[in-house]
Amino acid sequence: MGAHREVRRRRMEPDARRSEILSVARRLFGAGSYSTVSTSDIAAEAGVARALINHYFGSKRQLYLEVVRQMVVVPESVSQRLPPTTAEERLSICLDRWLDVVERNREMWLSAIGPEVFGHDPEIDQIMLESDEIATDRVLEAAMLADVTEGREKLRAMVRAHGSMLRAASREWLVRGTLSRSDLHVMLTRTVLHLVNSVFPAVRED
Amino acid sequence: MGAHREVRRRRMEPDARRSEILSVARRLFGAGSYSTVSTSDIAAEAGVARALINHYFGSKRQLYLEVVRQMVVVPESVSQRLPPTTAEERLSICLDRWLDVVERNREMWLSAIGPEVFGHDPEIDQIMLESDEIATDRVLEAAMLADVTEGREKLRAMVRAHGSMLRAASREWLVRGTLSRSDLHVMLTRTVLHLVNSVFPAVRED
DNA sequence: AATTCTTGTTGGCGTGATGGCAATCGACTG
DNA sequence: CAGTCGATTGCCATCACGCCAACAAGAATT
Repeated sequence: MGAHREVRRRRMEPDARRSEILSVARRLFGAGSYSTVSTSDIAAEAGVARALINHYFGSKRQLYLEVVRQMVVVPESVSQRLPPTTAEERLSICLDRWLDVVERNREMWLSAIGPEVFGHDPEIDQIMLESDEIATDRVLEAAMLADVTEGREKLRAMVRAHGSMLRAASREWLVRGTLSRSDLHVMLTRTVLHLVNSVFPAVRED
Repeated sequence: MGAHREVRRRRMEPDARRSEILSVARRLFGAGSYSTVSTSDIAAEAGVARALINHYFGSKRQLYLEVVRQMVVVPESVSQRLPPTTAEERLSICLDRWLDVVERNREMWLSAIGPEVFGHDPEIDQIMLESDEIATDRVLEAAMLADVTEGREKLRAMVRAHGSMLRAASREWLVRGTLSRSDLHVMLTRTVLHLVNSVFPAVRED
């Protein structure tokens, strides 16, 4: 029956092949979950032999980690060239840019930042940790609090926690539609300001 | 080469056996991740044949979902018998009880609420959704806002988002030690109050 | 153009994990 | 003590994964 396209074996540049496989993996892992997506699926979709995936990525897990790493990255453009005005305004701009990014890459971002599921995985933990640190740096820079020293770790911890709320609120916006984009903007700007201006001083003296 | 304990096959009440397997699964899934823990591991640890797991839970996935469901549930004791004082005080009490629960079940809770990993899984999504709704009900009840009608969905959405911050902050406390328990109490009480008293009114009129 | 060379690519094998099924054996009944 | 119910198990078919040697596409060399 169907047309099997006996496409001849074609040789590609390693980088090209690698990113093609990565692209397919991103899509499939985004749609299904780790265990429901098999390397055979990815190989078939990419039009290559299953073994080639092992050749390029070692194991299924490593491919998975590569995909997660790619998806979790926070664009640096978000906190670049901020005007030297108030922290409030800078944060507002920062947040706007970020919402732009999310809105543009809706599908990809949604599958990257899924619900909080459980499953201890040291390597995933590591990736998320690094990503969180970068995001925290961006926020503190925007808030002009990049060089507080007293209670620095508490401040960073609170900003990281706020990052979780940001992700959850974004899901509310994109998936459920319960909050509008401007709702998010208001809510997140005000909460982060409240956090650094009001809560942080109250907690700092410990 | 040690003592193999050739314990004879022992017949148990279905419920007892079921919960025993569930208990072992909870522990192992808490330590490892879904794919690193095999049903053989669970069966061996539970002193039972691997096939019995299929008999009780159908598939590995269903067992996993059962475990997740159990771990994510918010105890109802948290919002029971609250004194009829201010919203602030009621929320404070509520939060204290919650932190008690988390502190007591530290390990279990930590493995249940892992980092936010990606991977669309409709069934996990469903479980988390239900769990979030319950938690939101508890908070709104404590805040004496259970029967607001205008902008109800926005309010709920914001409280759900705040729940994510709560989980993240709890991780900061338990895992990294960057925040103390009293820090959490201050931070979370103030942020949720700020959210419902200040942000919500600003957003409600849309 | 023909040959060699490099290395991207594949088929196939071994191992281990999963789920289903029918046979077994433990405990209770009369 | 025989009979029955169903909890429990051994076994098998299937499939996913990682590894290895062999194959061949395209460049380099003669």
